[in-house]
Amino acid sequence: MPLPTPLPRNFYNRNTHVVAKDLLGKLLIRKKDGNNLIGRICEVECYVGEDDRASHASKGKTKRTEIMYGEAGHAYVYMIYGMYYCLNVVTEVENFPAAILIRACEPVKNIFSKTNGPGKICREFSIDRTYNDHDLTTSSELFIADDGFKVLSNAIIATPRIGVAYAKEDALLPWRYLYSK
DNA sequence: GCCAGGATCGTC
DNA sequence: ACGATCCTGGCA
Repeated sequence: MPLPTPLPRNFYNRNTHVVAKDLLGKLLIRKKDGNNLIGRICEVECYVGEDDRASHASKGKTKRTEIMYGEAGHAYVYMIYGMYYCLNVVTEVENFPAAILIRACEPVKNIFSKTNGPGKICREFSIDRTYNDHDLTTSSELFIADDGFKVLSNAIIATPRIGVAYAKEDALLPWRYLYSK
Protein backbone atom coordinates (compact mmCIF):
# COMPACT_ATOMS: atom_id res chain seq x y z
CA MET A 1 0.00 0.00 0.00
CA PRO A 2 1.19 3.51 -0.78
CA LEU A 3 3.09 5.62 1.66
CA PRO A 4 1.24 8.52 3.28
CA THR A 5 2.02 11.93 1.79
CA PRO A 6 4.58 14.29 3.38
CA LEU A 7 3.38 16.90 5.84
CA PRO A 8 3.09 20.24 3.98
CA ARG A 9 5.03 23.43 4.56
CA ASN A 10 2.20 25.04 6.54
CA PHE A 11 2.43 22.22 9.11
CA TYR A 12 5.93 23.41 10.05
CA ASN A 13 5.40 27.14 9.57
CA ARG A 14 3.76 27.56 13.00
CA ASN A 15 4.63 28.00 16.67
CA THR A 16 7.37 25.49 17.49
CA HIS A 17 5.66 24.03 20.57
CA VAL A 18 2.43 23.47 18.63
CA VAL A 19 4.37 21.75 15.85
CA ALA A 20 6.37 19.68 18.37
CA LYS A 21 3.28 18.24 20.06
CA ASP A 22 1.70 17.69 16.65
CA LEU A 23 4.80 15.79 15.46
CA LEU A 24 4.29 13.14 18.15
CA GLY A 25 2.79 10.07 16.49
CA LYS A 26 3.83 11.09 12.96
CA LEU A 27 5.92 8.80 10.76
CA LEU A 28 9.56 9.38 9.95
CA ILE A 29 10.11 7.78 6.53
CA ARG A 30 13.50 7.08 4.95
CA LYS A 31 13.74 5.41 1.55
CA LYS A 32 17.02 3.56 1.36
CA ASP A 33 18.21 1.01 -1.20
CA GLY A 34 14.62 0.35 -2.32
CA ASN A 35 13.37 -0.20 1.24
CA ASN A 36 11.24 2.06 3.37
CA LEU A 37 12.53 2.54 6.90
CA ILE A 38 9.66 3.84 9.04
CA GLY A 39 9.50 4.94 12.67
CA ARG A 40 6.82 6.68 14.71
CA ILE A 41 8.08 9.85 16.41
CA CYS A 42 7.53 9.61 20.17
CA GLU A 43 9.92 12.16 21.68
CA VAL A 44 10.98 15.66 20.56
CA GLU A 45 12.60 18.84 21.90
CA CYS A 46 12.08 22.51 20.97
CA TYR A 47 14.87 25.03 20.37
CA VAL A 48 13.29 28.44 19.95
CA GLY A 49 14.83 31.81 19.10
CA GLU A 50 18.19 33.46 19.79
CA ASP A 51 17.19 34.03 23.43
CA ASP A 52 17.13 30.26 24.07
CA ARG A 53 20.60 29.66 25.50
CA ALA A 54 20.33 25.94 24.79
CA SER A 55 19.91 26.59 21.06
CA HIS A 56 22.76 26.74 18.57
CA ALA A 57 21.05 29.93 17.38
CA SER A 58 21.92 31.63 20.68
CA LYS A 59 25.22 32.45 18.92
CA GLY A 60 23.29 34.24 16.21
CA LYS A 61 23.24 33.53 12.48
CA THR A 62 26.35 31.65 11.36
CA LYS A 63 27.19 29.28 8.55
CA ARG A 64 26.03 26.43 10.80
CA THR A 65 22.83 27.98 12.16
CA GLU A 66 21.57 29.69 9.00
CA ILE A 67 19.43 26.60 8.32
CA MET A 68 17.45 27.36 11.49
CA TYR A 69 16.72 30.84 10.11
CA GLY A 70 15.57 29.41 6.80
CA GLU A 71 12.34 28.06 5.38
CA ALA A 72 10.24 25.84 7.66
CA GLY A 73 10.02 22.17 6.76
CA HIS A 74 13.73 21.72 6.04
CA ALA A 75 15.98 19.37 8.00
CA TYR A 76 18.76 20.70 10.21
CA VAL A 77 21.35 17.93 10.65
CA TYR A 78 24.53 18.46 12.63
CA MET A 79 27.32 16.30 14.03
CA ILE A 80 27.71 16.08 17.78
CA TYR A 81 30.57 14.76 19.93
CA GLY A 82 32.49 13.87 16.79
CA MET A 83 30.52 10.69 16.15
CA TYR A 84 26.75 11.15 16.04
CA TYR A 85 24.32 13.11 13.91
CA CYS A 86 21.14 14.75 15.18
CA LEU A 87 18.03 15.35 13.05
CA ASN A 88 15.94 18.48 13.54
CA VAL A 89 13.06 20.02 11.60
CA VAL A 90 13.00 23.78 11.05
CA THR A 91 9.86 25.62 12.19
CA GLU A 92 8.31 29.11 12.30
CA VAL A 93 8.49 32.01 9.85
CA GLU A 94 11.63 32.63 7.85
CA ASN A 95 14.33 34.57 9.71
CA PHE A 96 13.13 33.37 13.14
CA PRO A 97 15.55 30.62 14.20
CA ALA A 98 13.74 27.58 15.60
CA ALA A 99 13.87 23.82 15.21
CA ILE A 100 12.65 20.59 16.75
CA LEU A 101 15.11 17.82 17.65
CA ILE A 102 13.71 14.35 16.89
CA ARG A 103 14.79 12.29 19.91
CA ALA A 104 13.05 8.92 19.70
CA CYS A 105 10.94 6.70 17.41
CA GLU A 106 8.97 3.50 17.85
CA PRO A 107 9.75 0.92 15.14
CA VAL A 108 7.09 0.62 12.40
CA LYS A 109 8.81 -0.94 9.39
CA ASN A 110 12.34 -2.23 8.76
CA ILE A 111 13.41 -0.78 12.10
CA PHE A 112 13.81 -3.44 14.74
CA SER A 113 14.22 -1.71 18.05
CA LYS A 114 13.10 1.48 19.70
CA THR A 115 15.47 4.22 18.61
CA ASN A 116 15.62 6.14 21.88
CA GLY A 117 18.10 8.94 21.35
CA PRO A 118 18.81 11.38 18.51
CA GLY A 119 22.16 9.81 17.66
CA LYS A 120 20.63 6.35 17.39
CA ILE A 121 17.86 7.60 15.09
CA CYS A 122 20.37 9.00 12.62
CA ARG A 123 22.41 5.80 12.80
CA GLU A 124 19.38 3.53 12.27
CA PHE A 125 17.91 5.68 9.48
CA SER A 126 21.29 6.45 7.82
CA ILE A 127 20.85 10.19 8.18
CA ASP A 128 24.07 12.18 7.87
CA ARG A 129 25.27 15.67 6.99
CA THR A 130 24.15 15.25 3.37
CA TYR A 131 20.57 15.71 4.61
CA ASN A 132 21.28 19.09 6.17
CA ASP A 133 18.82 21.57 4.58
CA HIS A 134 16.90 18.68 2.94
CA ASP A 135 13.29 19.67 2.19
CA LEU A 136 11.03 17.34 4.18
CA THR A 137 7.81 18.40 2.41
CA THR A 138 8.30 16.38 -0.78
CA SER A 139 8.05 12.63 -1.25
CA SER A 140 11.80 12.07 -1.27
CA GLU A 141 14.36 9.85 0.45
CA LEU A 142 13.48 11.48 3.78
CA PHE A 143 10.22 12.99 4.92
CA ILE A 144 7.60 12.99 7.69
CA ALA A 145 3.97 11.93 7.17
CA ASP A 146 0.63 11.49 8.93
CA ASP A 147 -0.92 8.01 8.80
CA GLY A 148 -3.92 8.94 10.91
CA PHE A 149 -2.45 7.81 14.23
CA LYS A 150 -3.77 10.05 17.00
CA VAL A 151 -1.95 11.11 20.16
CA LEU A 152 -4.33 12.48 22.77
CA SER A 153 -3.20 15.84 24.15
CA ASN A 154 -3.62 14.56 27.71
CA ALA A 155 -1.15 11.74 26.93
CA ILE A 156 1.62 14.23 26.16
CA ILE A 157 4.21 14.86 28.87
CA ALA A 158 6.49 17.92 28.98
CA THR A 159 9.88 17.79 30.75
CA PRO A 160 13.15 19.75 30.71
CA ARG A 161 15.44 19.09 27.75
CA ILE A 162 18.27 16.55 27.90
CA GLY A 163 21.97 17.41 27.94
CA VAL A 164 21.65 21.20 28.01
CA ALA A 165 22.94 22.05 31.50
CA TYR A 166 25.21 24.66 29.88
CA ALA A 167 22.05 26.71 29.16
CA LYS A 168 21.69 27.51 32.88
CA GLU A 169 18.11 28.57 33.72
CA ASP A 170 16.94 27.76 30.18
CA ALA A 171 17.81 24.13 30.91
CA LEU A 172 14.77 24.07 33.22
CA LEU A 173 12.23 24.99 30.53
CA PRO A 174 9.79 22.09 29.90
CA TRP A 175 10.43 22.01 26.16
CA ARG A 176 10.84 18.24 25.72
CA TYR A 177 7.65 16.46 24.71
CA LEU A 178 6.85 12.75 24.74
CA TYR A 179 3.73 10.65 24.83
CA SER A 180 2.93 7.65 26.97
CA LYS A 181 1.19 4.72 25.32
C1' DG B 1 46.06 28.91 13.89
C1' DC B 2 44.69 27.02 18.42
C1' DC B 3 41.68 25.51 21.92
C1' DA B 4 37.61 24.41 24.76
C1' DG B 5 33.40 22.28 24.65
C1' DG B 6 29.44 19.88 22.86
C1' DA B 7 21.12 19.09 21.67
C1' DT B 8 25.41 11.42 22.59
C1' DC B 9 26.14 6.71 23.51
C1' DG B 10 28.32 2.47 24.98
C1' DT B 11 31.16 0.60 28.27
C1' DC B 12 33.44 0.48 32.71
C1' DA C 1 31.64 7.81 35.67
C1' DC C 2 34.29 8.27 31.39
C1' DG C 3 36.26 8.10 26.72
C1' DA C 4 35.61 8.33 21.69
C1' DT C 5 36.22 11.87 18.04
C1' DC C 6 35.50 16.07 15.07
C1' DC C 7 32.95 20.22 14.18
C1' DT C 8 32.07 24.83 15.76
C1' DG C 9 32.76 29.39 17.63
C1' DG C 10 35.78 32.51 19.97
C1' DC C 11 39.99 34.55 20.52
C1' DA C 12 44.81 35.63 19.16
